[in-house]
Amino acid sequence: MSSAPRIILHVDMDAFFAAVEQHDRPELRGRPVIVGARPEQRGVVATCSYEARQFGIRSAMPSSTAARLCPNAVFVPVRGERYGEVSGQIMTIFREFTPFVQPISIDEAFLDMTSIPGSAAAPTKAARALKNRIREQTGLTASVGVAPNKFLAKIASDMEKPDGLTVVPFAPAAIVAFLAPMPVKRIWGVGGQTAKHLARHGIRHISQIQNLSAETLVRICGPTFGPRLWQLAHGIDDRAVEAGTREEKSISHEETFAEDVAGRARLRQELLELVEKVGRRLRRAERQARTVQIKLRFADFRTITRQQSLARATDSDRLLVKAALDLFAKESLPQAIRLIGFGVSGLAEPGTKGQLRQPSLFEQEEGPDPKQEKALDQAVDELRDQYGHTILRRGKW
DNA sequence: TCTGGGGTCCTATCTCCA
DNA sequence: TCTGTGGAGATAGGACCC
Repeated sequence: MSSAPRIILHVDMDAFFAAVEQHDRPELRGRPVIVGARPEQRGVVATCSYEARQFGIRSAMPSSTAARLCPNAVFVPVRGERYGEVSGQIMTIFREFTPFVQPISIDEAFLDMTSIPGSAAAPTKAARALKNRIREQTGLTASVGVAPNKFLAKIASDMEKPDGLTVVPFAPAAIVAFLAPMPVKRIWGVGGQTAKHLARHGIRHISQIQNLSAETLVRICGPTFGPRLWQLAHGIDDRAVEAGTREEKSISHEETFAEDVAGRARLRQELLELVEKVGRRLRRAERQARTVQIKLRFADFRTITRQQSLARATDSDRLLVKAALDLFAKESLPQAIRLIGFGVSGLAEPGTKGQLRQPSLFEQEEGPDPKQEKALDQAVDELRDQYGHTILRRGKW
């Protein structure tokens, strides 16, 4: 028995952050716009307009290099909240077309149109209607890929950017031919390191993977990724579009200093501020965390992480700070620090069972009444919501 | 020369425990 | 009591994504 092919759309907004900036500030339209750190800061390009790309500027490029390539570029800071707002509008539009929407990131999503009347007969028409709706309601352009699965749809959306619409052939033989000439890096999950690893085996194009057995790929890429790679190279991807919003699995903040920092006192203070930011996000999300992690990047770029599981999940700043400082105190600092970070994972809703570990004798809880503590954290959050993070600095933990 | 920030997932290793 | 084994969980690091 053969079932009808699925109709999957991958929608990817074009130069999203930069496009939002150009939409909100008409004076930026037609100009090279770089969203990210200013060139005099230690930072990189988050994204840039297509006008800037003509100068060779790309995401993740150091801002200083970008400024050198295009001295007339306009640098604007990342406005995450604004992009989140527009992202919400776009996701709403997607759900007007199908209930089966899987957001992948702030500016892209998979849509399963298989069961939507008319889509199977005319998927291009549906995709065009979607693009038009996005443009009418947000003033932004999107590139869309149409294919029988997620992997192919994602490849397709990237093929004719910006404002593209690419339909992948649906016949299996045509799919294999469609993928064959592409470099291996087009496969989702193959980044720089894996591409280098494959190149050491003489594999540079997808056609070469197609000619290998799954067993050979297991030998080259391991038992998990090997078979997956074989399937993707043949255009096989059975993953369903998982509708719904994505649940956060971790929350973190990190900061790269303008100049490397050597003093422990200053680093502790920076760490405290990061912990408070994370704690505030935890409470806002009504979640508690079981695992805390600190991250240190030394002047030579060597990076370490240290983590610790707590006796029970918490959203209390006091307990998060204590755990973070404990981890930090155990580390020797042989050189100055370039970046410091703090994060939590093992997130659960307050009161959820299964998030407990048997506390050892040395982990017995002590400290203020939890209710009072919670009230204090909430009061601090409210003040900061109203007046900004710097309105308060806690004196002692 | 310079390499962000916020995430997810995978692998290897170690420890604990039955 | 000692030893081996395998699973689960914790931990650290790395690759990858946007």
